[in-house]
Formats: sequence, structure tokens, C-alpha cells
Amino acid sequence: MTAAQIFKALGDPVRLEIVKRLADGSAYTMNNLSKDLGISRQGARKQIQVLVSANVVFLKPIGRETLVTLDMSSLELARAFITSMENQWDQRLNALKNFVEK
Amino acid sequence: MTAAQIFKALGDPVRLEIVKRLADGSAYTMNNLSKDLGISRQGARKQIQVLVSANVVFLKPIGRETLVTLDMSSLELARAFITSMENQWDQRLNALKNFVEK
DNA sequence: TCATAAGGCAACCAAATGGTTGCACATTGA
DNA sequence: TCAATGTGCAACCATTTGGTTGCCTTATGA
Repeated sequence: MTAAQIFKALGDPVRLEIVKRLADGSAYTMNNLSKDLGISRQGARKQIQVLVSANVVFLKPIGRETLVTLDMSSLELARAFITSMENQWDQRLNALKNFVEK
Repeated sequence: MTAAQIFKALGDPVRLEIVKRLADGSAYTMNNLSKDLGISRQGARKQIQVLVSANVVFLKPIGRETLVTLDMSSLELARAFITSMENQWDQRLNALKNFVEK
């Protein structure tokens, strides 16, 4: 999965709320997770599917329920991507600073 | 600006490439930035506008050119958001671990 | 056993997105 | 001065997105 895909998956208020809840560990079944999002169950299902496709989340059917679990490695990848850009930026500024001081 | 808006802005390959270049400090005018993205200048312009609207980037017209600059605080906000979710996750796991060990 | 709970899937729809072309306009430098 | 450069803006288009409703299937538990 690319960084852009993960960012895209996180780039929706409903999906981000879902991910936030999962990180909290408070909700973990489809039904549970679909409540109080302001949209229908089927609507929520589609958003969860987007997260599944981006590997931000994975599903595990247990009996008649389906467990939803966060895949932390995707968050880690996203964070690492941002950090690397921040590092690039800092290095550039330092290089500029050295040039000026010389 | 909300975290979801920033993630959404970063969630497109073309826009992410633009941000990457800016972090690098190698390109900084509209014209410069619009090259080699695989789309027209006007197409690139629209994507840059998305970044502007999300406050990921800001513009500064100089004569007939327009400088594009990264707003690092948006990246910082995005990174902080991810970090906070990772912390929540870790705390949850630790709480679970303590419960099992008790 | 059988009503209820959990969930999947498809069709449909309006709005947003990502791109295009065409044209106008101000700045610049020879 | 004037052609070239850098940029903006609007109209247009196909596809994607985010949501809906309707219906079907499978487990569960009283």
C-alpha cells in the first residue's frame, strides 16, 4: 500500500472517526462501529470497506458478527512518510543556514 | 483545519508528489512545480489549489511568478494526530496486558 | 423452532473530483 | 515596444465518491 492510499483512506471525517474509535479499542464489531456516525449501516459498511481496501483495517468474521481491527502498520507507514518529509525540510533549512553563515 | 482535511489533501499521488518536492526545496514556482507530473499545467494548478485550501501550502505572487511554500504546521498536525492514535492503541494494549497478568 | 439480530450485496442517485481545452491578462527582457 | 513567459479562470466532461433503499442470508437464543 502506498502512502497516498493510506492518506486518502484517512481523509474523510467518517472514516477517521472509525479509525479513532478502533484505536481507542472501544468498538470492534461492524454493528457497534456503524452506530452514531450519522449515516446508515450500509453507508458505514462502505466506508469500512474503503479502510479495508487501503489495509488500514481488516475484518474477521466470528459467527454472525464481524470483528474490525486496526492495522497499525499502515498508520506507522503514514507517520514515517510525514517524518521523512519533515526531515527533508529541516535539512534544507540547515543547509541554507550554513550557506548564509559562511 | 481538521486532520481529515489535511489527510484528504495528501491522499492523491499527484498532490503528494508536489508536497514531496516542496519538502525537498527543489521546486518552488507554479511553473516549476507543474512540470513532469503527467498532467497539464492547469490540471496541476487545480491540485495545488486543493493543497492551498487545506492550508498544506500557501502562495506568494512575486512579479509574474507565484511562489509555492509548504506550511509545515499542517504536516505537524497530521503527524501528531497519528501519534495520538498510536498512543491510544499502546495504552489499550498495556491495560489488557495488566489485566491478564493480574 | 423461529423471530430477531448481524451482516452482505446490488441498484440507484447527486455531488465532488480530476482532468481537459480555450482564452485572457500582466510582467519581463531583448 | 512587443513577443514570450507565467499565471489565472471558466466551461466542460467522465469517473469516483458518499450516501441511500431494498432485499437476502446466516447465526443465535429464548
